Amino acid sequence: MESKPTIQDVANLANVSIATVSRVINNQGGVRKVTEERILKAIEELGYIRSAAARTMKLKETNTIGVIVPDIKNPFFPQVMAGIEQKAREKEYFTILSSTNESPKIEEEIVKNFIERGVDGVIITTANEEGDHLKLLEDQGIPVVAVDRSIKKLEVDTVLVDNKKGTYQAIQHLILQGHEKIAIICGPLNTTPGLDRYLGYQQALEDYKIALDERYVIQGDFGEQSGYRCTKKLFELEERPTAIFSSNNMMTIGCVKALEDLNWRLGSEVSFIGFDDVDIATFLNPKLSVVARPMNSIGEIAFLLLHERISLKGHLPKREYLLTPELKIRQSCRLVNPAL
Amino acid sequence: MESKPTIQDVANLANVSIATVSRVINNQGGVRKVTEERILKAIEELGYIRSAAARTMKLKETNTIGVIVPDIKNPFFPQVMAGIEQKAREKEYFTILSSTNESPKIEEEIVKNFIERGVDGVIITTANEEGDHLKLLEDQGIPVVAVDRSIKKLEVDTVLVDNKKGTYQAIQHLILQGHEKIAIICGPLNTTPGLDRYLGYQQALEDYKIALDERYVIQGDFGEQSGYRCTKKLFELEERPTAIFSSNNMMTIGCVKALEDLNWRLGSEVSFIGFDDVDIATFLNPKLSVVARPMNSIGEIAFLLLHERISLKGHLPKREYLLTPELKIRQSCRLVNPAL
DNA sequence: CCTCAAAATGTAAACGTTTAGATTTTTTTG
DNA sequence: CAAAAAAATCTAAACGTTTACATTTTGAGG
Repeated sequence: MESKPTIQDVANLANVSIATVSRVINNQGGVRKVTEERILKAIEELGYIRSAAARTMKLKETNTIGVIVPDIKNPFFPQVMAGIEQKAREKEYFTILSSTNESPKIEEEIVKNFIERGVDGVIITTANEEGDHLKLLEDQGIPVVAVDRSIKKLEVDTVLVDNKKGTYQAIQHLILQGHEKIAIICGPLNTTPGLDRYLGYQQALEDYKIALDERYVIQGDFGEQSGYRCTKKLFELEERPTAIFSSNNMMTIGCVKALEDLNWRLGSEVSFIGFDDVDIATFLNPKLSVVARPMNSIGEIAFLLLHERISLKGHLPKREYLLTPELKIRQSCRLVNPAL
Repeated sequence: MESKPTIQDVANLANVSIATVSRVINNQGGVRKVTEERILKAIEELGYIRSAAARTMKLKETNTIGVIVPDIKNPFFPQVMAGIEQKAREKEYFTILSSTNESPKIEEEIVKNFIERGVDGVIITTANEEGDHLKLLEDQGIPVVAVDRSIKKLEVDTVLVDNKKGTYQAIQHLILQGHEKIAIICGPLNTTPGLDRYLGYQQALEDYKIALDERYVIQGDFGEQSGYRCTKKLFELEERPTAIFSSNNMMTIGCVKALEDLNWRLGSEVSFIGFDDVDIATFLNPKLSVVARPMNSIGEIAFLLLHERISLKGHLPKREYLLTPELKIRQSCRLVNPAL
């Protein structure tokens, strides 16, 4: 366990200069076969692994991108991450992931840490869409791609799904099934997904001339707990909704738990559609209808956008991808029950 | 977007030497108040952020640990990760995560990359328990903690749950409910969890004098697909089992899907217990009985062990943590149906 | 066997920190 | 107020790469 071998050690052992070793390591050619073999053998023998730190210092690039998500336990993000990693690996980029727990303060620390480490770019679902705390990245000229939530104060590429449209279609579907008392469990309205999903809801009601009833608009925070709580509140209304729309996967889970506990019968007594597909969707009886997003693609696109920006240092205009989500109708939404 | 400011720029602006700036950055004291303030102002003004690369190069430490998991989409790992991150943050360590997709080849690449980056330690659930490809870490003197799967050829700290005991209890429970035709969907037997869970099954049958029936031992690969496939095979037996034990979460999901599709009625026609709690467990009707693990704790312990080793460079003996899983009986296992 | 171009290899500087040890400044003390 | 001690600050080297440029080696052609 001597101190790690350096390029110098390799050079000594192979009886060449460090420049030659460097050439071999980086496959730059212009080295005689025999020399190369001698060097390779020395590397093998010493167990030499080059130091990324030293390399970065000279080259000012790390071939690394940083990914920041608000909650690693929300399955949406690992899925997106898988898409990112896949594309990144193809381009020989390396990915580092950190989770903020929805805390802008932790997010800022992470950003700073990423900058210290010299990431070449960042993909982020920010905990605070205002984005003041992300100015640092801009200052350093580090490309950023926003995923799922946009960033107000930063001109960056963005990959979103059409939250409004997806929700609109879901609500429309419910309306066409005769529902008029449709509740929405909202996400935080200061986030893009939270707000846009609410706007889709609003729009659908408006288009179909259904008055928006404040009692049916209820505020969650994208967490499972809040889905549970909100559902309970809806249940306690003297005039219960006949359909519920939940704004994200975690709240859907809470909601379904509540329905179960309250013995509020899914499908028959209350129809349901949730944003984002969830594992449980097809296990429940009845199966859950959902607005599904192509999570893997979101990750892939995000990386591709970022990679473009990293390679073409030039100034590209801000780009925005808007993927269309898919309404998957299963059995949790039914014609409104005339008996109610 | 000039090139990034360095400590030298700060020093110039504040009219001091770089040594003094360094002292301020690292809170080493011995700097006059006024000087410190001048320096702080300069840092602020320039937006200076120190280069981790340069720092690492000098100090040979990164305050970073690497985490390697086989499948980031399996919710078990994000949960463990959350535990790791939490403790790591407390100790001012930073975490980088990579997923191997169960490929030892990718795993080796990742390891190499981690070493290049100079991680101070590694927490890993390896894709190949033989561990030959992990020798590199040992050579470099980088502490390693194995989680969930042990590593044969490496003397490293290990955090496991008592897979055998957990499974034993589950099978025992089924036996005490009168089941004799109990099937197990195994994980790969060349992994600790796969093998130990099988051994627990075997042991329980033996202790209760039930002959092991090869037809009921069926080989999966921890993937959802295989859970589905295996369940189907069991269904096709002329003498179907009256109970099924699934060796992990993903296979449980596949299994439940299959039961549904086959219209093989959970609880009444076939009892079920799965290893690892899953989101869907409490949504199903009947609710799934499971062997649950304290995932967050696993992560916390793993980090603590690693941290100890990083700080106390000395040679500690290999340590092994064996957490006890908890059998959660819900409604998916019932007294054997005498009608069958 | 000499010349010369091409190929291979070597030299040395630079990247941005930290820090031991040298030097300067400030404070204390008689 | 000078000398000594203490505190603050500075100088310079080192960390392990990459690479422009310099030097040496090789081999072809005469």
